[in-house]
Amino acid sequence: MLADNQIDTIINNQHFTVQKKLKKLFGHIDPTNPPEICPIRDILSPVSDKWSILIFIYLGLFKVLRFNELKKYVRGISAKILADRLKYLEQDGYLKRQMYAEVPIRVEYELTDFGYEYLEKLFNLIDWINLSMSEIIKKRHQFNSVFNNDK
Amino acid sequence: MLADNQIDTIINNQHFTVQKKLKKLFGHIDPTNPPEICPIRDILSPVSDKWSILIFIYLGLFKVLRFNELKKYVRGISAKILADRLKYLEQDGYLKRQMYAEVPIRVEYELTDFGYEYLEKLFNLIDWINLSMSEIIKKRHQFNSVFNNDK
DNA sequence: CCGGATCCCCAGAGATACTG
DNA sequence: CAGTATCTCTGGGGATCCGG
Repeated sequence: MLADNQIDTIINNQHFTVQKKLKKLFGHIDPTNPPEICPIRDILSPVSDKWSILIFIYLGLFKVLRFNELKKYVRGISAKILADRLKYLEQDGYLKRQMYAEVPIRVEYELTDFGYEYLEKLFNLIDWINLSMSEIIKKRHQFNSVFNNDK
Repeated sequence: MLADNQIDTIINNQHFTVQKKLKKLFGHIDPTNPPEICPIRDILSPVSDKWSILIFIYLGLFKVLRFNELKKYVRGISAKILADRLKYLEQDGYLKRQMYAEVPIRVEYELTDFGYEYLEKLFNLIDWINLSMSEIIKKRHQFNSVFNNDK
């Protein structure tokens, strides 16, 4: 779709340093390798949804949590989705699961070092969202009132 | 659910600086204010899904893109979802939409300064995912082979 | 033709009940 | 207690249509 020299021309015309960093993601653009794994779709996005972020936050805060404690803190999540997310996060190495064969059974979840590393990166987003939130909500209301007046 | 002194005790016991930063998010924990806006669920997560991130990436790279150019680059997205996402991103102030009443009609999308600010934060995740991707995939395969042997 | 909007279907989220 | 099984139903996503 794009020749290397075309890409380089685009990159050279950059107005923002942002664009240089993006070059490594061009693999996604090239339609000749569609079955390839997309870093955003297959690796990042499954752990940046609302439930996963909240799980990271509460595990980061309390260090160790049991299944039902997590279910209580991450308000509104269903047991099925929580189990799914925990299995996924364990699979990709973000957290470890410790089962104690007591009666009643006890299962504890804890972030790995790798999980903490990811949580640190998430803070860049979380901090920024907390700062920008009120401004965003204001814009949202403005946009919607204009939209409704147009009708 | 948690008294202030209990929360402070937890915070004081922190083993990671991560935990201190999380205190500001405790609003989500308190069940006495459920109808409040949750920063993660209502502000961050709608713009950190796979499609939105890819839209940010390609707009950051090309600066200005038309509807069908975006649709081509963000491979696999449907027109409906693209229109939905673009409207949402415009509503919250991440991008601006410019319509030219030509024949055929032309519509261009471009990130705002606010959108670029958010993209900068996203890079912390994107860079890290690109570095960690191969390791994650390896862990994923290990986990699944163990899981299948258990069956 | 371009940029959507509309209609429709099905995967996956979510509620409930149940089990080791 | 920590999940799974089952069912329901929302909303994501494809196909089609339509105004400009």
